[in-house]
Amino acid sequence: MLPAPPKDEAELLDRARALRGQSLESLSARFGLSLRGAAVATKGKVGELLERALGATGGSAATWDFPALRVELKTIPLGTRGVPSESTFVCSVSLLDADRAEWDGSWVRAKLARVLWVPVEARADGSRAIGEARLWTPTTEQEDVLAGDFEEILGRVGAGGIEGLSARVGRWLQLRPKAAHGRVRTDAPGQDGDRVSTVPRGFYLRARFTRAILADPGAVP
Amino acid sequence: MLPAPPKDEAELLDRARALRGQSLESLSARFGLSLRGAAVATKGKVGELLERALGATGGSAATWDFPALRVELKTIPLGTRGVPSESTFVCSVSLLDADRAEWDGSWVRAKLARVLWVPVEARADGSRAIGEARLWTPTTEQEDVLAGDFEEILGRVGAGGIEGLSARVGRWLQLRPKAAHGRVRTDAPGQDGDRVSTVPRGFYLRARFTRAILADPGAVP
DNA sequence: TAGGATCCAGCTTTGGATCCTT
DNA sequence: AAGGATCCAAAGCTGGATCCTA
Repeated sequence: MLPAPPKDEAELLDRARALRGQSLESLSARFGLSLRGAAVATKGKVGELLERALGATGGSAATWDFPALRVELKTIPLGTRGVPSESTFVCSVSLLDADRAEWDGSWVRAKLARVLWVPVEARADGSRAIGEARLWTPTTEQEDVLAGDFEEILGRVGAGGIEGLSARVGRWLQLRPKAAHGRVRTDAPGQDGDRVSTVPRGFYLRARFTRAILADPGAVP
Repeated sequence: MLPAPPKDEAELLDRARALRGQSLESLSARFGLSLRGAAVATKGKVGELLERALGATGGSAATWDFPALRVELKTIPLGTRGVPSESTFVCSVSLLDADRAEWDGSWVRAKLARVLWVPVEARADGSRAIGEARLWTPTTEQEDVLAGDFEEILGRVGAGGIEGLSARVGRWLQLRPKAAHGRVRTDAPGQDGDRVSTVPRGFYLRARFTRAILADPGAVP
């Protein structure tokens, strides 16, 4: 029996906090999603498990996890020392209109405007448990940096083409390949003036950013 | 013929700037200090060469390189990308009175109060040349951080003993082993209440600090 | 393809070890 | 021992590659 969507932020946060301390194994049993098998084969499963446990409805559509609240859910795995060590996927990039994208009105901004961070703590015995969830909105200073990264990245895509853009660009946001097999079309002309295809990309938050804001929500790392 | 000590800071800085662009090989020929042989066997030679070229007098005594000016000389080797990649030795630590040392009046503070940084640039062909020298005094903000590091490090030495102190402590300053063979006595009681000896230690500036202040003398990395 | 992410080889960083001269 | 520092193996970081489901 899966929960209905939360009616407001308070209910969402209450639910998330009620999960604190519970093991992934017990959540997995309650919500019917197996985490057995090699780690490499369960990528993304923990995120889906939390979606079910909290009543998220976004599914695979390009929307928020809680559309009525405009809140995005992000599960953040913590290492044995209690801090994030991996980057966090935000959303795919639309290459077709990179040259006219702006921060205001962007999908990145919309998703990061209100985030429920749910840490997943690694225990010494190898098990994992839900940590303390928190709702976050970027401070003005934080949003300025994110906006700067966004526009620098898409500016380079528009100017020099995506193939020359490295994941090194961007202080907190970066653009990286997304998915192993997919190919998407772009409008960038190839050598013969034709369209070329490229591997899909996504925006990611660097680990040093999530590390900092979990420690201090207003941090400017 | 070695130069006399400079009479003031202006003369010192003029001399250092006059060396800009000169190769270590030509300086070595002029001042009679060979840099031939394995790199491992010439540690410290470049520093001594610059001391001679600029008229430093400190020698092996525990004083400034230019005692009359109270200026410390530090040669900073730059990698092929033009930035420092190694830490910089400041001075040895006196273990006998670690528990009553304070930043004001400390030897670390005295040495870092006025520093002539002389970069040594690595060229693509393997040769090295003198870069742009600069005189530096820490800003108030920078000195606050250095003082904090200093007191945290010596506080731990006084509290827990030096053997448990890691080089990880300190944002810009760190304490590390100094010299391969030496042993010094400390006042810290051993397991049997007796005195113990330990490997000598020194204060070092982390590479990220020298990297930052060479790019911007007022930086707070 | 969108969403949910983690894996891991290779590069970078660095803490501890070491070298020379006076 | 003080001064002058650099070496280098191992840990840390991260950019690019990859995995699963609807």
